[in-house]
Amino acid sequence: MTPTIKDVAKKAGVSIATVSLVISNHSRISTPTKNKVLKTIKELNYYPSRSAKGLVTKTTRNIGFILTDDHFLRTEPFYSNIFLGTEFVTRGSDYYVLLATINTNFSKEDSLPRFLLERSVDGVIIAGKVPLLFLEKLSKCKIPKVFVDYFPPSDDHYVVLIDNIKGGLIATQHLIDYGHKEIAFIGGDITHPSISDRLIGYKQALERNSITINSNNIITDEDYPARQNGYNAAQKLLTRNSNITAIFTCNDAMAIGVMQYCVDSGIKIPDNISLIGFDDVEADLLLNPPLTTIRVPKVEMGSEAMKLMVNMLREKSVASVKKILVPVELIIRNSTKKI
Amino acid sequence: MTPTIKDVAKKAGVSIATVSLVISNHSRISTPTKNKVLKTIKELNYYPSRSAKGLVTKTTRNIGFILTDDHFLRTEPFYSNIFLGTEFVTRGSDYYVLLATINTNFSKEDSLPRFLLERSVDGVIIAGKVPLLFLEKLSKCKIPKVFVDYFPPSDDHYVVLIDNIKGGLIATQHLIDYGHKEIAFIGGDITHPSISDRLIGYKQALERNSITINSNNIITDEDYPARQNGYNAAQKLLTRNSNITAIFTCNDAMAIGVMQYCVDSGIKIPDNISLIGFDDVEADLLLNPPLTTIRVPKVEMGSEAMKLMVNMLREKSVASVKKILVPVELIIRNSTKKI
DNA sequence: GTGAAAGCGCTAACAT
DNA sequence: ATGTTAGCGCTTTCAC
Repeated sequence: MTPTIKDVAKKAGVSIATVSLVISNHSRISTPTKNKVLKTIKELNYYPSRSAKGLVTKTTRNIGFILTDDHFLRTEPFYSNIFLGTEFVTRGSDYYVLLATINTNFSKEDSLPRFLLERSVDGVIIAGKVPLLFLEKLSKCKIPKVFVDYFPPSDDHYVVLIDNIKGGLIATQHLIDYGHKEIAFIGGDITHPSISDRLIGYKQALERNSITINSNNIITDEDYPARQNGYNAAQKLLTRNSNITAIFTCNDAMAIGVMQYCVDSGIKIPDNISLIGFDDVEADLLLNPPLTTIRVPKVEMGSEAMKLMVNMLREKSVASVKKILVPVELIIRNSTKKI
Repeated sequence: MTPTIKDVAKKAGVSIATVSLVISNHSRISTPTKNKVLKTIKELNYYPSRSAKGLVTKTTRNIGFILTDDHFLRTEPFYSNIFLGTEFVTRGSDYYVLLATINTNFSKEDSLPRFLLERSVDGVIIAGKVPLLFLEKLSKCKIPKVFVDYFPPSDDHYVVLIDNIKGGLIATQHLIDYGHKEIAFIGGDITHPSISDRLIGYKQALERNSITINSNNIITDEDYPARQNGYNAAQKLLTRNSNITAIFTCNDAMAIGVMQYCVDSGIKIPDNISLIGFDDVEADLLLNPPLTTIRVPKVEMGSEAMKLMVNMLREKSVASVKKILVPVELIIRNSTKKI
């Protein structure tokens, strides 16, 4: 059988309390006994059991990672990269992360992820937009929480966000710098804070350059920012306003949809239409032409969220910084062109 | 505070043993008491603590998922999809999975993932090729193991594999069917069982069609199947044998590298060279031209591995099936052409 | 500086 | 059919 603290105590000729104190590196243990105990721990190849430790300390060294089904199923590795980011940090900090998905249409009857109910996590990271009903239920859990890429409407929270306004601004400014004036915006779900912020950035850029905002050039009525919606939106935009020379889509998936529409209808990118996306997913480089976009540091977002979490847990006090804005970056490729 | 089994027992007017038996749905509890207990559990919103349960049952309801650093860091979502596959199954079976990476150059001094040492997992799934030194250390752990996409040299194991020989066979046969005779093979690390199996399939296809195997057309000396290696291999192949009309690369990343080389050197795909990959990653559709490839059911592999695991754990007996071969499928796109 | 002992929240004999 | 009780492997007062 795997050795327990008792075996170590017996073999080292000390009490189990002493062994425990040695493990937690307590100061009031003399160096000789400490070394003796450490030696037998090595000999026995002893490691404390997490379950036993957890029972008494009420900690698990696990962090929960929660996102909705449809985000989980997205083919673009956006949330998976955020997840990977959390993993990078855990390796240095002795935590593990448990992934759980919740129903996109979370209802009153749905229960919280099991790890919350069974108390097998010390904190949770919530990635992406989640249903309000879920947030309500979650708020009853007194457990440290960090939100990533989504800002819950109520209260103040620990949160890691993309600098979306700036992203929208520099994307649009880039198009303006290239001489475009009739610039369309394709949004997706405008009730999503990220999307509405990017729209704010878009409008700010136009205003700063004294370009009138034309609501006909703004499409925000597709509720999910997927490829097909980009296709549909492009069709709608380009048929109703033939003066458009540039399009800013709120993510790369929709930009790919726009590209497909353009291929299908003989519109050349970037010769007829300049196109800029948002996210910078791996596929962008393989597109024809490679997509100009706004890079979002996905892995870094996960890392920052996890660092916030670990700090909260370690200090057991309120961390000073509650909101982290990760910076975005303009990546110019070949889908935009000066006119 | 969160209620414990004691609170439930007191409120329901029964012993904690009764509550425990009700929770595990034991038969020897009368329906009336059962209902009474169930009712107070609801009222108190009680959920048993995993740590406490784990301490006595020596189970955690967690499964470890282990892969090497470099597989973890791969941009192609190959192993992440396998990981997602395990998640799909856990949702139905009340398990969580803990992800851990190990050093690609695992040395004698490196220790096993913490979750193994602290016994916070009931089993482990090992994905992809892992170092022998790691396997040696791991073999000392008496814990259920399932391997995915890699076949450890020694012993018999529970393993989920791609049908690589068949994949190599149908890929090559497809090229032969399209009239190609001078078909090159780009491998990567030939010591990897998957790669050597694909080479076996390649050779089988040639033999069946009475095409002489030309070792000059086979490149297996690049040790990692990445994009750049595909580029280098294509350069080497096409400069030393200008008769080659088709290339079979052992994964899509290398195929993309081949494509880049061809673009750089003015070779048209599929007009001058037909190209077939292996894996069917998301990016394939975005390539120009879209890549013909062998589809590997990545998510399904993860699911199958997890199902195997759960079955082993549930039955506590040796599962009958020890080896699962997941099928592959030829996906014809535009990078191959009849001659 | 070290040990004894209580107890964390459960499960599983063993009684009744 | 239900209750009593002894642990599971640790941490943590509190004595000494």
